[in-house]
Amino acid sequence: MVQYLDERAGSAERAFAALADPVRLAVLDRLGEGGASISELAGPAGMTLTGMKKHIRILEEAGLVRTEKRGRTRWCELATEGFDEAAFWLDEFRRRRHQQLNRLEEAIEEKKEQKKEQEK
Amino acid sequence: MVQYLDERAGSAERAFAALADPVRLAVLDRLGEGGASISELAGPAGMTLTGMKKHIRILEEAGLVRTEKRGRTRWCELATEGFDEAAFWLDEFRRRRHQQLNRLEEAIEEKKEQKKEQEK
DNA sequence: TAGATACTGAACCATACGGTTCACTATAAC
DNA sequence: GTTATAGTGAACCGTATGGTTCAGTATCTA
Repeated sequence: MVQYLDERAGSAERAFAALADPVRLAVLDRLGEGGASISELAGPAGMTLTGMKKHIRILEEAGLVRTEKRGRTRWCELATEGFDEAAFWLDEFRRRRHQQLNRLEEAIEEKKEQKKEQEK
Repeated sequence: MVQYLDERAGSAERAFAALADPVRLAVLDRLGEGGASISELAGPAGMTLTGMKKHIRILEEAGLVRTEKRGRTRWCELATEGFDEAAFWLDEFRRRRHQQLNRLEEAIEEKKEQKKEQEK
């Protein structure tokens, strides 16, 4: 029934993990302005290239960033899949929940009706 | 300019961190069916009460779960704030990005126009 | 071709995280 | 009032994570 949610949970979970870090959020923010190299991202973050590279790999595996090698520099830009996965999971969860609350409410209404019937 | 995004980033980040764990996702899924005690959550997860309690605290601090003590048991149910924060951050990010892409496209169109003018 | 630049990978280190056990408190149940 | 149950907190442990340095490799640039 909620199989499609479970299937997506894995990749959404990876996106959530990638989003759960201030450095990576800052990188995404910066990439919102346009693509950048590892050096350009590492500098402002006050971090070594190696350190930033690790973050980029995590973002890339989560589908939040796409990269490609251009000569000796690696070009990074925003991807969409990861964001879509995470947003989809959240929306589905909230949608399911509202449905469930509505069913609950209906059930309560029904019970009230039954009580009224019995009291007649 | 994107101050409101930064302000929310902290709490959204906390929600993302809380969502980045399979046990906690399972707990949220279970709570979607209705409230539960710590014991009821710990059992199926094959975990000690203490372990589950820690997860619940993390979910609670992220605004994904609300709890209250009833006698000697602690009742847990879904909250909404955390989900809202996370969804809001994601939506805002995607919205900003689309805007930025549109501006980029316009700029390119404009450049093409200028080139045509010059070639006349 | 020599030297500088941009990354990359391996190894290492400190701390955070997910889990446990154990000892304790508070509430139910008999 | 005694005993069982539900949760809590402190302390501990192994592993994952975020960072570094160092020693390469590949690609510019002069």
